[in-house]
Amino acid sequence: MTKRSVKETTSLMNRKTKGEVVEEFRCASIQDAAMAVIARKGIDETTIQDVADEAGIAKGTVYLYFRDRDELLAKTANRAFEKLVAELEPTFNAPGPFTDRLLAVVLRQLQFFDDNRMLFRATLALSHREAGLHKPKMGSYAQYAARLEKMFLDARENGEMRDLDPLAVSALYRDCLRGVIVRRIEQKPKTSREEDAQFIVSILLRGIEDPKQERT
Amino acid sequence: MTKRSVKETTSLMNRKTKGEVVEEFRCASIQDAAMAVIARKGIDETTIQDVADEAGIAKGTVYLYFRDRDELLAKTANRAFEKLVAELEPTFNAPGPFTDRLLAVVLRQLQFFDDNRMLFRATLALSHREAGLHKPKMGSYAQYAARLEKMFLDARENGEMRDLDPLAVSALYRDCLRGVIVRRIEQKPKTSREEDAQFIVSILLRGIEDPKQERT
Amino acid sequence: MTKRSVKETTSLMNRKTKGEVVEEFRCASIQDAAMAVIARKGIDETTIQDVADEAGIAKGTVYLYFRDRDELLAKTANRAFEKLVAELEPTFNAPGPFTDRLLAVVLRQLQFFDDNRMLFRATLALSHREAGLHKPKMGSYAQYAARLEKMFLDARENGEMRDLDPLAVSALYRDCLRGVIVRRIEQKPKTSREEDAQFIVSILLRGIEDPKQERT
Amino acid sequence: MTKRSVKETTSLMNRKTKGEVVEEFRCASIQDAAMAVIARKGIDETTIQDVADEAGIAKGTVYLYFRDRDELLAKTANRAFEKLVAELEPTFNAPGPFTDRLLAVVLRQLQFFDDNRMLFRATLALSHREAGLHKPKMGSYAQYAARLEKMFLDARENGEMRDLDPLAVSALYRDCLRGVIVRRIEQKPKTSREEDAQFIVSILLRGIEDPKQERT
DNA sequence: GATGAATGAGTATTCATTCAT
DNA sequence: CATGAATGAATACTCATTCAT
Repeated sequence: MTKRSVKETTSLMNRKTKGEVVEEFRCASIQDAAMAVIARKGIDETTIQDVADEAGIAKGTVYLYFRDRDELLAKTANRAFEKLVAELEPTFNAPGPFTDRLLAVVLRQLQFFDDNRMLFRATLALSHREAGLHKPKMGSYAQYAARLEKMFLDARENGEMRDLDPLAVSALYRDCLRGVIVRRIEQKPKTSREEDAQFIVSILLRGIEDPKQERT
Repeated sequence: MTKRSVKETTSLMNRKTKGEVVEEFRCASIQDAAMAVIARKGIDETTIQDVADEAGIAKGTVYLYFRDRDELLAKTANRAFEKLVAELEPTFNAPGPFTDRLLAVVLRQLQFFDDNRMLFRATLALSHREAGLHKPKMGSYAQYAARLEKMFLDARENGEMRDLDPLAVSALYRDCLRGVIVRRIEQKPKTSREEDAQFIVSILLRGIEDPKQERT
Repeated sequence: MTKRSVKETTSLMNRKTKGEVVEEFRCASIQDAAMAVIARKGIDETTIQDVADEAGIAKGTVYLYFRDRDELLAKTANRAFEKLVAELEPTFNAPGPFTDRLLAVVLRQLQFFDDNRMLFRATLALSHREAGLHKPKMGSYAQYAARLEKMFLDARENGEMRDLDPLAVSALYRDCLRGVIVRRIEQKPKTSREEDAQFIVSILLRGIEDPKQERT
Repeated sequence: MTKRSVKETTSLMNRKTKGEVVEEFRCASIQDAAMAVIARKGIDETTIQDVADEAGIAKGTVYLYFRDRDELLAKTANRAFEKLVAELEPTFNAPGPFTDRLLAVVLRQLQFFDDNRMLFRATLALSHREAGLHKPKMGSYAQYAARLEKMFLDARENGEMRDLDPLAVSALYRDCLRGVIVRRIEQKPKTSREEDAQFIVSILLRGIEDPKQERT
């Protein structure tokens, strides 16, 4: 068995070739750099040179991994939301009553962006862009939205939410959270994460809950 | 008495010099043109040439009325919100219970932007920018926000809202409305203006109302 | 009658406005510069910056008169052949026997490019390009070719050329002339213009003449 | 006896080392690839990457066999003309009258490029370049030109051509052939190879033949 | 030897801003 | 005042060449 055979075998075993690993690492580095720059300068002021400098590589290298500026931005947007979805997934799946889960999700999301304001600024800047561009399968933002919607759908089926459109509710939820996070980032947050989460949840929950079901 | 005093005096006499009138007219034309272009192309794709073309004047003329691109954008943002505030003012001041007033305001605002999507797109695109730039006295957006805050403050004092921070509530209100309008503009609205208004109000109102005061 | 009316009237009178004159002058300057640079460096090495430098203007200015590099090159090609056609026209139309006219045309063309080697290099470099690009009406090169063809057609009708396809003959004529001029430009010409012209004509004329008609 | 001598000896024995064989094969592959790409895209649009892809090797490998892009192009030009010369050699050396030989050469050359248009396009694109670059011994194009010249020199000595400069005549011959082939390649040839050959020969032959010697 | 990732100099193009008319 | 021609700084993208593996 030659070396090459070994390589092919390993490849068949779902283990990534060295090249693939390096490639992914590079892509990730560049996207991280892109997110950092976007967070700092805004999306339209972000040049390829900025990104390359931030990543500590040459400008041309960026083009080895991304066709052009647009592809870099699109894929970076996707990646930002993938991180968010991955971060929230455990909380979505946690057991317990809807009320608690909602609060936990809000809190987790606030925490996530408090921990990584840069990412939020980038995420925000990129969220509009994600709409228009390449949708292989489903954009990560759409995935995030869909996951939220499911949470509200479940709540309705469990009689924890009155007869509202889960799609519309999840959209409203995102609107609120978006706003709160923006304010937390732009102004020095005067209120604690917990207070902000409580505030949102207290309003939304009362707003959507089934009045027949009394709060404890 | 200096020249400047003279001018101010005339101004106090409510008579504008011909020059001032022309100047204001020009400024307004240019800003209208700017809003139209921004609504169409987005803020970063909007060039001075675009604005000049839209206004039917020469590029250089823009610089007679605005120091540079940034000043034009800042003043245009201001103007956009002034229009909004003027539009809403009667509704804010209408008599009647808070519940009705809230619904009326939401409806009015939805209507305003349904009637003039262009303005909303521009408003949205410009809202972020307004934060960072020149704040002589108070930006029009801040005025709009303040007016909303007052509405909620009054509601709290009248026992129509529980003990929540009016500032935070007004912010949340804006978040929700913003989201709904964006969706109305980006997708063909499947729901009527009234339904959307009812939806927002039904959630927010339940969310913020004082449980001791039962809804009728 | 207002000033504006006057202007319009003059315009209607086929008199160019000052602006048009300036524009044409600028275009011509830039194309001249382009031809000079192309002659020196070849078409593919010619950059917009080169042309701007040669013309003594800023790079951006070029874009005021030509959409992009391709349009500049295409229009420059056209212009080069227009000059050539204009130069040859009197000779084509001169009276006298075909033999004399052919010699005169060859001589005139050799002279033209001897006087302006730069133009020939540019012409040569651009002749291929002319094929593919914008053909409003008829490209100047095609006009030149057509004019040649007509000369041979007339000759055949006058019995000064045997029954050959004028199109093919004119093509062959251009091939020969092209080659001779290339060699005159690339090597220091060891032979006089007259000798070269005589050489071409002596071969082509014998080659195409009707043997029934004896040369004098 | 040194190592080098050994090598030379083997060489003299007409046996090439394995390394030499591989090297020559690689060089040839790369040049073939280069010709294919040049024929397709033109010389200035041809990148090293294109050539490597066409050859199915890595880009860096090209640099193992050619110092740089220029050397690759120069040697490729040389090779293209070597093929042409080899193809024509038998025809040049064929016995028989000049008239027949000229027709045969023309026909053979038309055929050669009809069979291999790609090669002609490359040849054409490369012919200019050959002039300026590295001339080890004598460029293949020059060899081709020299072989033509000799044919006309012989013809003159045999009284089959009047007292014309063979150099100039061979140049004119090449001009004509070049043009005809270009037109055959660019337009769908409406005339047969034989007709085109007859056309050229009929004109050139009459043009250069000694009038004292009558055509049969 | 072969590879291809990394480099960076070079080019076309855009656009805010200035200024002579 | 108004104009719009001219400017040139800035940026996305290409590609020949090098070099570590």
